[in-house]
Amino acid sequence: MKPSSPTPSEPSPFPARRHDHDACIADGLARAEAVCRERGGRLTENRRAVLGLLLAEHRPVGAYEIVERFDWKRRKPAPVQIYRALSFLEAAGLVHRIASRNAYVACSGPKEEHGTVFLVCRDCGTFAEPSGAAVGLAVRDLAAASGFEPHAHALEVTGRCPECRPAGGG
Amino acid sequence: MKPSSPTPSEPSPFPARRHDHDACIADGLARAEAVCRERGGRLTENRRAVLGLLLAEHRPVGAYEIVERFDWKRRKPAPVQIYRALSFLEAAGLVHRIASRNAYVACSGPKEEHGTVFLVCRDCGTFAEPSGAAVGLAVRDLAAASGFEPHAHALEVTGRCPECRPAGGG
DNA sequence: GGTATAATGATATATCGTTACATTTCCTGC
DNA sequence: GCAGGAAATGTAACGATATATCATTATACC
Repeated sequence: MKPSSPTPSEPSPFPARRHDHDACIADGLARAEAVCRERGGRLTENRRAVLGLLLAEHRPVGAYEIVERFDWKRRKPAPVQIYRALSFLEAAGLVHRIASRNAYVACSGPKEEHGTVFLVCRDCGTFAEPSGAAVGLAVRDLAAASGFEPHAHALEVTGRCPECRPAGGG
Repeated sequence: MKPSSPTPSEPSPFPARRHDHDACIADGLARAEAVCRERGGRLTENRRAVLGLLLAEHRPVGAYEIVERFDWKRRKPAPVQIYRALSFLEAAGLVHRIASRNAYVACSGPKEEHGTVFLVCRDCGTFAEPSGAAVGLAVRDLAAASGFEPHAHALEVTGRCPECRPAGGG
């Protein structure tokens, strides 16, 4: 039932342990600029800094942890500042809220590829957002069978990422 | 794509608008007794009362709402009492936490039938826990394709239940 | 009854998120 | 450059959710 090898043939949605991190941050910020131009909002320094911090993590980060780590004009911002930035970014589809952890994560791909399935490693906290079309369809079928009209869903899976799984399994 | 009729051929996982509510509460409590005998915990009055309150609702209820509605020895309990009861009941598989709402709901079926898919009506708040085998399999496949080893997942879908959907759709 | 464990009572505190309102920044038109 | 309005931020206080700690009481077992 379960794969015997931790290295599947398909590419992993998890970030490689070593990768061009600066590039992936720059890419995320560039995408944010584009989204803002399209939607009309402004990617201010504040929002940019919050997004940058999340892009640098590849894992869900709590709002108050962002507050602590924030170096904005040499001082700590009030929580409300962070929540405002997060609200804007979430509305723009640039970050997701992980409800089961009260934390936030930078969206790892363009909006069209959103799978609305979140994998979070229980050991290292690393986050991935695989393309979950099959899951989405199964949810829709299940809802339809119940006469339920779905509007939004959030699927958050906890487990161990490929890097943290012991090689022999288990 | 979407069913044109709000009355599907399959039975709905949602509770009927009129049903033998006393029986469904009694049934839930009896099941709790059995689970406790099996697991070794005690279904004390406190826990019994919290579970009874949740069983009476068929919808997610916040911990502090439980505190407010609690009539335990003619006085309001401290929040920690409620959280302790909820922790015990959740560990026993008798209630679920709905993370996206910070709320708790009585499990609507025996453990074997858990679908780990939660449907919550945005209008009336009614809750259902359909058997989501297909969803579970899709999640497992998706995780396996990523080399991810899933331990737990919670899928919370918001939308409109059959009772609240307008007959003509929309 | 005596003892160990489970559960509760009570107080305080940690964590997460929002309200309210004043001020500043940015865009627009002149 | 400057007025006016909208968007965003600054600041303080508060509300909502959840847990820590320690003393006390109930229960099971001998």
